[in-house]
Amino acid sequence: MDAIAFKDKLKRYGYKLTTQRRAVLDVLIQRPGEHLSTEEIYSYVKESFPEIGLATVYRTMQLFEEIGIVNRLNFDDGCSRFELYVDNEDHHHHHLICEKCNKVFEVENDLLEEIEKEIGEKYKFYVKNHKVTFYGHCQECNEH
Amino acid sequence: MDAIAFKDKLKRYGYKLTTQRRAVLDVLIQRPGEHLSTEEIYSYVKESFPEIGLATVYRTMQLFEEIGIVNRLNFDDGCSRFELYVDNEDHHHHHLICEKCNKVFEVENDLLEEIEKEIGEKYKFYVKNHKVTFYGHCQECNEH
DNA sequence: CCATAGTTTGATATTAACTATCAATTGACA
DNA sequence: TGTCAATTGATAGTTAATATCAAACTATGG
Ligand SMILES: [Zn+2]
Ligand SMILES: [Zn+2]
Ligand SMILES: [Zn+2]
Ligand SMILES: [Zn+2]
Repeated sequence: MDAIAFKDKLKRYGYKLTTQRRAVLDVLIQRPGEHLSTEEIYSYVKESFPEIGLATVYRTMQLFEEIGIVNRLNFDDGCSRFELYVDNEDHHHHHLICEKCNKVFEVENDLLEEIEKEIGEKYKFYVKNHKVTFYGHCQECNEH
Repeated sequence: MDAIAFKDKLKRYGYKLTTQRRAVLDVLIQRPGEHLSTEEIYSYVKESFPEIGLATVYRTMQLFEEIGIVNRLNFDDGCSRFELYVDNEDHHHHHLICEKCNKVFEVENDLLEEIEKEIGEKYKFYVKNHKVTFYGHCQECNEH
């Protein structure tokens, strides 16, 4: 996401482009696949923008979620984590959590269209999004 | 789950049967499909067992999760919710959350075997469980 | 049934993620 | 550049959940 697209998206929702919001987005762009918590994002942003306040990062993540820039993830570790929402993915990817080493893996394949179609027909529920997490054991933990 | 099966399960994991644990289980059995929070369970248990402490209910839910009596659910409303784990379900059911009225619906059909098989082959990740939530609009909210 | 030892409980203090408040600052637009 | 509403940073407040610890209870074996 470049500066112009970012400003446009904010404007479309009635929000302003600020240095702080840009700095938070930059951290997310520079660290793909890390599933960062708000506190982690805060500490990374501080490297390039030491004046930023923690409350601003919390507010920014809420705003980014609202306007569809990030997905809020819940890995049951007591805090929200975030990843950039990628437009050209049909749906965002799934997560595999290893119950032994707690590593998080990503699954690109979606395959839920079938199920969502059935839910629409059977329950008359229009599915807009989904969150899918698989729990189990990763290759490394199975071998050792 | 009857008293004997309950006591056996606790014993198998090295835990004791207490009046408090039995009282918490009874609330869950008497209120299927309600996705209760810990505080809600606490207030229901107090009706039949006023001396119980909130900390005990938190500890009991943790223990019930550990020994597979309940599923811990996360509906992004700031607290964990719980439902009885039903043994003879192949996997527990899925949840549909309406983003307009916030009602939670249940989907019995699973259909994830295919995906889990693929994950096992492609990522060498052995799937033991999954959590699936669909977000969208329910029938009532679509019509009005 | 009773004594014992280890577990569990209830009350309460503490933690930690997150939100609310508010004066000062900043960004968008004319 | 001036105006004004939006945003920020510092900090206080909130709340779900955990830690602590003395008292009470449960399982077990005699
Ligand atoms: Zn692992
Ligand atoms: Zn991810
Ligand atoms: Zn609805
Ligand atoms: Zn359910």
